[in-house]
Amino acid sequence: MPASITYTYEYPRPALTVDCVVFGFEVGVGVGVGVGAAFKVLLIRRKLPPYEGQWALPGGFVQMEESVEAAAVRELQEETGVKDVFLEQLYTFGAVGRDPRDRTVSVAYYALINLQSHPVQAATDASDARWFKLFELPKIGAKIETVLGFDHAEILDCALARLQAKIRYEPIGFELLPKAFTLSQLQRLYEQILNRPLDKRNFRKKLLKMDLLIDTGQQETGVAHRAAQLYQFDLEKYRALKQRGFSFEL
Amino acid sequence: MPASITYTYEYPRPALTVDCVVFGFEVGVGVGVGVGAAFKVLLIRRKLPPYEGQWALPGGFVQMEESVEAAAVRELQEETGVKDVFLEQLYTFGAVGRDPRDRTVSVAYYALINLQSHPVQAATDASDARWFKLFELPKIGAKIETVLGFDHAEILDCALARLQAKIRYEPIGFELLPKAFTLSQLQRLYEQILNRPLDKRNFRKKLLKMDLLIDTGQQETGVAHRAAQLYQFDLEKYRALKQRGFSFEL
DNA sequence: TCATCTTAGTGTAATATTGACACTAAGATA
DNA sequence: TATCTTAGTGTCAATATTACACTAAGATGA
Repeated sequence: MPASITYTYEYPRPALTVDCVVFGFEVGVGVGVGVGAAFKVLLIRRKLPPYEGQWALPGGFVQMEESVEAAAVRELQEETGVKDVFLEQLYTFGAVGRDPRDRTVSVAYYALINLQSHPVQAATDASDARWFKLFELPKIGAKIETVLGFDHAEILDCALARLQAKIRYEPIGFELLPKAFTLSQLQRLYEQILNRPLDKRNFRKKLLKMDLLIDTGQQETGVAHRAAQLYQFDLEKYRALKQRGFSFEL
Repeated sequence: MPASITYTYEYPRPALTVDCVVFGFEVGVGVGVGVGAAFKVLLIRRKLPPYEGQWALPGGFVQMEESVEAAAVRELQEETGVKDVFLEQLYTFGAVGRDPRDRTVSVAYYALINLQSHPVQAATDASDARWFKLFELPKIGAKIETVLGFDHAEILDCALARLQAKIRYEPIGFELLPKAFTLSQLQRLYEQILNRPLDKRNFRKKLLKMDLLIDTGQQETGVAHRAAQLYQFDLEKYRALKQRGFSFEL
């Protein structure tokens, strides 16, 4: 970077950044193990002050020749290797003291990825990224919220609330699963995110009645019990129905 | 303003603004007139380029010593005289070319006010503000969208979509009515915003069953027909119920 | 190979919610 | 006092929700 070039304005300007809350879901794998499904968030370890060494949401400065959303996409890829995933704007955090060093306003996004198809670079030159389980019993290890720098705990809470609300009236849960999934995996996903148990028969009845799941004819493999049917979400059909006023409701 | 002071940064920074979509609702007044309810948006006429003379959303630059939300509150008051109203962040618009003169990112807010208690300064020194009816037949006068500068038509559409969605699962419609209102006024409000007719008996049944409307004992006055009962929304009770998982659904 | 273990997959009945529908009551006006 | 306008009310059928328990399939290991 050219050290001597600077940029001058008539009025002061806050710095503008993006931050990404990346949610991942791991369907239960491994033979015969218990529930084994985990809902996680991706954090990176900061290499620079402030909060050097602490965990934080991936993010960075918005550049002049890219849209804010493009900045989120770019930072996500640069810092975690994740790309081509569901990404949606969450909220803009603009309190005066949120960055201790400079006035910084951050546009937060959240991403949904399935851990099967998008393995994350564990630790590259630029960054050290790691998955943290959400909703774990607080006694085992520190609560995520307590180790995050800036107002990133608040951003994470905001993203969680949004996801919990939105998953009930938009079919975004499928973004967290592999293309083909079982109904039990889908149910476990909802149970994890909504943090409450659902009735198996009612859940299946409701989902199948919408007629938005395509039976692939394939079956689950590698499990030590009866193999379940694999389904795909019919995005085309959903879009068509949505146009005509249909609303996906859990 | 001191003309010679400038602000210099190591990296370029987009300008940061706020814009406010102010919705207002006017319950039918006047003796014996027809429906007479109107759903409106407040715009100001621009005094400066770009888009000088055109109508635009009230808004302006975020200052260094105020939060983004505070900037929205301040601009709203300065440009329209409106204060102490419901105001919520909508979305952040960050496309590269959205301001023809400078790279500008705008955090949009939407406000809900009732026209009875918050008459707007029609035209002051600083600004020329006017209400525009929404959902009017497009043949009469130009559609609002076609006269707005910047990407303000997009912001308005976004705000409308948000309001239409949110009014169905949060009791924000009451922000658009006087403190005491009749059930018919409330129904007309919903019909206007959702843009479809609702069944009178079913509407009343549903709302009254929630038990969130306080019968004031007062009655409507100044109408040329049977006077309706006046109700107030019980915000306290709603908050308490919401805590315990209750959800307001139209 | 058979007993065991684990999860898949299925139906019913009671209850609650939704949606369609039309008349009388009250009050102002001419 | 006739007329006009809007307020206010109940029922029934259809649909949606909820609670609930067993058999089926397939892998594993004694």
